[in-house]
Amino acid sequence: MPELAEVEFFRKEWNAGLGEDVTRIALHPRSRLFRRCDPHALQRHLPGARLEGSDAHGKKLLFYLQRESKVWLGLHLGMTGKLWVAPVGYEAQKHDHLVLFQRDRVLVFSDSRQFGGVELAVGEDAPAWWRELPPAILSPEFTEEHLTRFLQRHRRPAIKGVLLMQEGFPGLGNWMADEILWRAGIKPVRPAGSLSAGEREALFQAVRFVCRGAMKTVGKDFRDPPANWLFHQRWKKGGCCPATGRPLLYDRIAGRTTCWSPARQH
DNA sequence: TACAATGTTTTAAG
DNA sequence: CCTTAAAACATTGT
Repeated sequence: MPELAEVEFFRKEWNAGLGEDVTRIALHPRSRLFRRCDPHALQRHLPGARLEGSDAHGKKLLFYLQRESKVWLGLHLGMTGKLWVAPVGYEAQKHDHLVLFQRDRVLVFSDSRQFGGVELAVGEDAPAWWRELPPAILSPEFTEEHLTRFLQRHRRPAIKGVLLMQEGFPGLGNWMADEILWRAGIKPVRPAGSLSAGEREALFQAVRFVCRGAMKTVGKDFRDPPANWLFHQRWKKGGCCPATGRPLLYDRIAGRTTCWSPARQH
């Protein structure tokens, strides 16, 4: 599920617990989610810590807490992860891999496929995994020149696959990449290095347009994007291009199902 | 049954 | 050291 805007939505779900202490936690210690951290360290540092704030960067989430020192909790939602709030009395179910209990609510991280992940750091300074991040798509550092350099560096693979690379386009996922290429009128199999200057300009605009639009809808209250987006056609069999009315095609590109409109994308 | 699912990481090869 | 493609990961739903 989670791409840029879904991640932002889930981040805000846990805002309900801001300013309050974590009284205890529950976790499945042998879960794959903890392959990058020590579950015992979570047990040691989270209980008694106050949830102070959160941030998102692409698909990465950071929750910061305070106890004797700062506690940095990094989450990635993988393919099926979600954050939600349960009422007092809730106990961890099978797919609830990390559960933070507070006096008035329970903060739950569920992930059935376990492709997500948890990281932990304790100390004054932000850990490397949060400090060393590429320019966010909706930040001023994300320029057309930056995009051009990234496409040049990965000029051989299909543009669809390059849009999925998080070092270049943090937060983009399968549906957003298809939406962007559809909007820019670019065929997803084209090698990234084959785009003309005009196509790169269109791509740059489409990347930002789709990210902003997704943030205003999905990211705000999980509402669907506008009705004329490819989003509404891509998952149903026999879907049609919202712009041309012509049939859509489905291909496997860069290991992912890709939906595109041959009448519009060249 | 077999395959696909809004994602990374690892492996192996060039 | 860098880039690229494919397999692996764990579970559910069609």
